[in-house]
Order: sequence, then structure tokens, then C-alpha cells
Amino acid sequence: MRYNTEYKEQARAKLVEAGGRRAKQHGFNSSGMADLAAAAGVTTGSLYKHFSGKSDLLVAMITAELKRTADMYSAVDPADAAQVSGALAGYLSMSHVKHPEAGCPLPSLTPEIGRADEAVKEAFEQGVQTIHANVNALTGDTNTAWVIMAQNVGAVMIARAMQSEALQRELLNAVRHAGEQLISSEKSAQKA
Amino acid sequence: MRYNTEYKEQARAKLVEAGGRRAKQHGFNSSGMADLAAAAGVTTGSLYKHFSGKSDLLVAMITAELKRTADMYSAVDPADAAQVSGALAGYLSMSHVKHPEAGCPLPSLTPEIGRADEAVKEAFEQGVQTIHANVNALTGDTNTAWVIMAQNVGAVMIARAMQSEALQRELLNAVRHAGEQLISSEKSAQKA
DNA sequence: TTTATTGGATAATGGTCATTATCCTAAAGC
DNA sequence: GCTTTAGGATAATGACCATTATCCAATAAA
Repeated sequence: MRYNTEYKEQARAKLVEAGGRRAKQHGFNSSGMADLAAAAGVTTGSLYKHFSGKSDLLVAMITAELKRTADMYSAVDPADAAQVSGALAGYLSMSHVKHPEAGCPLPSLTPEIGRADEAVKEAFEQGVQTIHANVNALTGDTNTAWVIMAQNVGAVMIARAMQSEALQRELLNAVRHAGEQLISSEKSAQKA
Repeated sequence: MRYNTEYKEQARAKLVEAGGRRAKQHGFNSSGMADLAAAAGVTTGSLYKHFSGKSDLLVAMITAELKRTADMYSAVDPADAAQVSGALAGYLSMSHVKHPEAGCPLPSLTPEIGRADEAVKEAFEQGVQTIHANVNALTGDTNTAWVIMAQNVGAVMIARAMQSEALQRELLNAVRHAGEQLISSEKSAQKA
């Protein structure tokens, strides 16, 4: 073998990570295999040594990207209200709106996943359920967790398509307050 | 002129409408000019007699599609609670999830709009503000209107990328109940 | 009736796409 | 030290892409 044993998985991980950034910024369908490979510093030929095709790469990217969002939520201590609020504010921040390449894949790639093949949707469903479980650990209610996810993803996505920063802030703030309220009212319902 | 005077605008309207369906189903970037023209029964050559390029077509499509969603909300009588609930349930229905080509453009096209040029984003912002105003007429509160929009769009989009119909229903129902609650609590706050 | 106009069709242009075949090279295994 | 192996580069393939130039035909204006 040309490189040592761990090299392959490192190279693969870099393709997944750099490709994920590229896809979140420019869209997956709009990113050519050459672009996705170049983002990791290699050429198309070697990309195909790691993935059988574009759909296979998308599966790997979606899995890794959704895991990052899930990890972000699982790092929050449910008992620490400030941490919970901070996670909410971070997701619904102008920084997240302005930098899709560094953020959650859901506001960037979900419609493309809906049009992709079953293997991609399977990876998506798995990842989304993990995110839901982690958000549920913060809210304590499964329905509330779905609502938080839907409104957070929707808000960031819509904000990104807006021109006016004032309007973006208006939308983000409205959804942030709604999220805070959902969580605090759920907390008080649990005590009762 | 080959055809009578009104013919041109009818042909243009058909391109916008058929192209909109095509874009919502398969994505805008993934739809070739030949596809978009064929959806209206014409060829690429004649498409360019109506639109200067792909971005110009997207502006027209986004404007028309967002207007359809705005009209859907404006047709609802705010005083009739059953109508308000019906609109919410219709948006968050399995039928809407299964037929993107016939539905709201927001869960299908928003990420692509976020990556498009300023003319497209301007048309988007205009259309979204009209939708917001019409939803606001139902909720009576501008923040609540943004929250309803974000969670409805997010829910339909995420549901479309899921495999399991049971999970789709779970998400849609959770968001529908949250919407109902938001609206009813807003109504009671207004009376007080 | 003649002529200018214009929506539409056809086809060419130059570029980009995903995918594959081939070669190269250095390390692993003998 | 020799051979096998496999990640990576290069380049070819054939399909598709947006855009443009040209032709066609029918009607509105003259």
C-alpha cells in the first residue's frame, strides 16, 4: 500500500468534511464531483476510490453532518437553563445565517435530500431521529422537540433567502422567543 | 404577429406555471431550460423570447408561486376558527408533503433562492412579506405570524425527506397542534 | 394584397457534468 | 530485494447544460 494503514480513513474523512462544507454552501447538485474532490485537495479519480458514486458520497456527508448537529444538542445540559437558551440563540444567530458552510445541514440540504434516492433518505431519517432524541432531552416532550426543530430549521432557511438584515433579525428573534416559551412552559408543566 | 395580441402573455404565464411545478418537484438548478420549456409544451428557443435567461425565469416563477401561497392565506376568514384550522391542516397535510409540485414553493426552493442572485432574493423578500402580512391577519401578531411560517415550512420540508410515513405524521401533527395553540393563545390575549 | 413583425422550432456552440480506464508510485508483505 | 497492492493523478467518454443564431410561418398593419 502506498500510504500507512490509517491514511485511507483520514482521506475519506477529509472528503466527507470538505465536501459537506462545499455542499452546504453551494448546494449538493450544484457541486460537481471535481469541486467536491478539490475541496479536499484531491482529484475526481481518487474520490472514486472512496465512494462508488455521487449518491454514495451524499449518504456519507449527510450522516456526518447530521451527527454534528446532534452532538451540538447533546453537549447541552438540560438542567442548565442558560445553556439551553444559548444553544437556541446560537442556532438562530446571524452568524449561522451568514455561514451555511459551517452550520447545520438541515436548512441547506433538506429539499435535495427529499429528491434523492432511498439510501440518502434512510441516512437522513436516522440522523434526524438522533437529533430529535437529543432535543427531546432538552425539552422533555417529544412533540415540543419536533416543533423546535421545524421552526429553527425553517427560520434559518428563510432568513438566508432574505435580502434585508433587519427582516432576518425580526424572523430569528420571533422564533427564538417562541422556542424559549415552548421550553419554559414545558418545564413548568413537568413540575405540576 | 403570428398569434393574436393576448397570446404572448398567456404563453408566458404557462411557462411560469408549468416551470414552477417542474422546479418545485425536481429543483430549479436540476431542471434544464429544455425541461422547463418542455413542461409548458415549447422548446428552449421560444423560452428565450419571454425570458432573458434562467435567473429571469426564476424571478418570475418565485413571484407567481409566492403569490399563490399568499392568496391561499388571504382567502381565509380570520373570524372563522374552522377556516383558520383548515388552512393550517391543509398546509401540514400528507397531501402537501407528497405533492410538492402542487404546493407552496417555500419548502421546495428556499435554499436555492438563498444561493441565487439579488434579483431573485428581492422577489423572494417581497413575496414572503406579503405572505407574512396575510398570516398576520389571521394571528393578529407579527411575531406569531413569523413563527407559524417558519414551523410550517420547516415541517413540510423535513417530512418530505423522511422515509417513514408514521414519522412524517408525527412531525406534522406536532407542528399543527403547536400552531393551533399559538393562534388560540394569541386570540385570548387580544381579548384581554 | 403586400410587408414587417414576432412567437416558435431547429440546431449549433462551447462548456461542464458524472463516470470510467489507465498509468504511476510508494509502501506492505513475502 | 522482489512482487503485490492500492491511493492518487491524468485524461478520455458521452451525455447534458445555458445560451445564441438562424430560419419559419402566420398575422397585424400598411
